[in-house]
Amino acid sequence: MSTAAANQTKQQILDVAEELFATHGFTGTTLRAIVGAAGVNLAAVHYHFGSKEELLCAVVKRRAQPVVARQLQCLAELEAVGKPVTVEAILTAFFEPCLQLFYQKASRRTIAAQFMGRCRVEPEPVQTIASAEFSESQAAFLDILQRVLPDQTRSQLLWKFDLLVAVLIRVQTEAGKPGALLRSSEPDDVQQAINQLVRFLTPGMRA
Amino acid sequence: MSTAAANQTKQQILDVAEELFATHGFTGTTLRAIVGAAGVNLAAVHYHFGSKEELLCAVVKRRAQPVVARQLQCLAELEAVGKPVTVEAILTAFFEPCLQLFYQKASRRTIAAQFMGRCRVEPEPVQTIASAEFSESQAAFLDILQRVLPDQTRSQLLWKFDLLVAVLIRVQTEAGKPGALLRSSEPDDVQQAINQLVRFLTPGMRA
DNA sequence: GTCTATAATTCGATAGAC
DNA sequence: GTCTATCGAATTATAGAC
Repeated sequence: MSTAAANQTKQQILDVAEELFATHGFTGTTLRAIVGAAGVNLAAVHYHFGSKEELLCAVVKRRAQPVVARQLQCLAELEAVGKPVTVEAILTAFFEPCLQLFYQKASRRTIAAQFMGRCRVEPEPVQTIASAEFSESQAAFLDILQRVLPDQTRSQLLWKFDLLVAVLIRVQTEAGKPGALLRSSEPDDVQQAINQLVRFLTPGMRA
Repeated sequence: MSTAAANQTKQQILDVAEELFATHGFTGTTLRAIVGAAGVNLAAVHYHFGSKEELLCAVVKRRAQPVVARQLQCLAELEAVGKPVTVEAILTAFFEPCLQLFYQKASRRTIAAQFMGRCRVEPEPVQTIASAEFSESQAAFLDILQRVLPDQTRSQLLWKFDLLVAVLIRVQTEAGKPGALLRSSEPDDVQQAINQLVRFLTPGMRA
């Protein structure tokens, strides 16, 4: 069937795969570990997704696409209001969708953050699959940064934006761990972490 | 024998393992790929190192120990001169040994940087093995930061230092790639990259 | 110390019954 | 769609000759 039970199997696989990929990486996670924890059959993975790599693609897209959509929406709203755009507002538009993860159940937000961070530090082929999902967002942020900071060269903005990505990745992968900046996924805690990140990074972006 | 030929075999294994671990990660690298590229026998790895994980330990220690030693030496020199210690000087003492990698042949510096960055974003058991090597350095930098920035709380300095680590990791793993901050391993280029990092991060550390 | 050969598992993927 | 059974290849590690 293409309904209830099948969708539940698919969802179970996606959820468990996300958690194990986040914890052990792509090559460190076996399909047998996934189906064992998900309580489904090994053959179900190949039936629903085709291969281990295509399963990874599905997990990546499920998380990345809503995040990128919200980033672009935030940028659009920023330009719509007419007031001059600040560096703080750009940085907030960059971090907030990645750390708030609105569409997730609260219990999965930390795992989702850890997975998205891990995606971007994994060796090939994960790196390329994830980068493709974020290329549109990256181009949009570089564009608006160039407009707000016209005195800086393109290559300067390139490596500065890359350091924003570096910080984001670290906050995501360390999320939930003791001593981390992002200890819980409660909206208030997330908002406070974002404020601290923006205050930490804004002066350097302007310098 | 315990001399020339054996040491060359050991060295070859360490060099190739470092490069493949850096590129494909720990679980993504097979001993067969290492011995194939190194031109040595599979059994030689187990003879010289005991296991795949112990080989990893050897590669990590070989790179980390001189770096940490030089970081601690830089900090000691900083305190010895008597003049008040600046945030800029602390950050330079943190980045410079990690990016300069003096003791390496120029041709290996980029690979060494990529490996050290990868160590700190890999899943277990790599993460723990690498963290242990840097714990002494981390404690020393947190101490001096606390003394120079006495108005900031311990937990504030903890996550701020963690963001320095985040930036370092990114610069290391992206080293040599087009558009990266650290494109070559020439001492002058490295020094310029360090200066830019310090200027980018110092205001946020003080804020 | 270096080698061949192989043990003992484990992996991703598939065929075919139901 | 879900299952069992299995293929073929790859993995780390070791035993033992030289």
